[in-house]
Amino acid sequence: MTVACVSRKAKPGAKRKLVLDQFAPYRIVALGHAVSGRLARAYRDENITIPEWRVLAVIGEASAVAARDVVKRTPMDKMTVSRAVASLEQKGFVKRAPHKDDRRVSMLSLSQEGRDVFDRIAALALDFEDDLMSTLEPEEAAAFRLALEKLEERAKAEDA
Amino acid sequence: MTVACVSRKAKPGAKRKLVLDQFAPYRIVALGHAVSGRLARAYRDENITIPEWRVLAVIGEASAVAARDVVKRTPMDKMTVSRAVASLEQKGFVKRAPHKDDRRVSMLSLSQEGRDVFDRIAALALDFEDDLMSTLEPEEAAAFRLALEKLEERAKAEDA
DNA sequence: CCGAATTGGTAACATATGTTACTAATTTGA
DNA sequence: TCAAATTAGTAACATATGTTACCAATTCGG
Repeated sequence: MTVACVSRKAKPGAKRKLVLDQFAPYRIVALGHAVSGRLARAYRDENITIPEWRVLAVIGEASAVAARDVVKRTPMDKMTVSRAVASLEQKGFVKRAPHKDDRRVSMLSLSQEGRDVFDRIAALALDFEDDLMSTLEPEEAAAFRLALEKLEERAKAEDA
Repeated sequence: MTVACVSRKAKPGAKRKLVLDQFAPYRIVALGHAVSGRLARAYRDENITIPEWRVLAVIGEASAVAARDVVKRTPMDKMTVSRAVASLEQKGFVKRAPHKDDRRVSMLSLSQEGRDVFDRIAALALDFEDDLMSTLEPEEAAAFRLALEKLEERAKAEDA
């Protein structure tokens, strides 16, 4: 497939201008925002907030995890996770059990009700993903996913 | 280039499981978060916040705009923009001029100092973009940009 | 024209999120 | 073995962000 987008190479001397519409980081963040807002519809009806959904999702796929693991797997700091867990526990969606040999950590798991909520939201989320990704050809989609991985790794790299 | 990622098609009957690492919307949002944090370094030293930078960027490329235009071009609501503009004006980076025939709107433009700040940040931002995108081959990068556009358009669509 | 809806922008309030500091449990290492 | 450093998690505080309501200026419809 031919692509209309102009490849912009770094020309050492030429001062490029910052044009938002062509500035990849901006476009990435903008897409993230749009996607995030769209996903929010899936759990708004369940009275679940964004951080809560993230916690649900991590616990949902791993059955039992510590809060610190949720922190590692999501873009949230530990306070946000702590609050979301407390709220989910309050609502009866998440249960805590003591870790057998480290009494600092609680192991988190879903209650049956929490599992139900998770399943409902997950179904909607997967539908959305299908709808979203259907705008790309299969090879395009695969390439996009691969690019996402590479870029994220690079973006997270600590070097200057 | 061969791609390891499995293409996941919607099989009407088979309940797929939600696996975060393979869930495209999650990966997109995560990349956005990483990119955003990385960009923040570029303006942290200038004592510029994220909303302020976005406002600077929009004004910087359009010379004179109304606040409502900033709202249209960025993922911020009008209150956030209003505050950022007020702060930038406070700092002497942005100037307001009355719109000639609509007295509700102020036209925003950069002061010389604001222009300088914008240029410094823009240079760092463009360097970051180069560094980030250099992880992709030119064709990959072009395809990625195209995919971003398609996906954003789809994600913003109001239906379903 | 002119009253009713609309729009640009802000204020005041509520909520959400990040930061710092702290407690309790555990690990480290001299 | 035990004081010092590390880790999991939370509390208390500050700040940032979203929501609602509002004012002033403008446009719309009759």
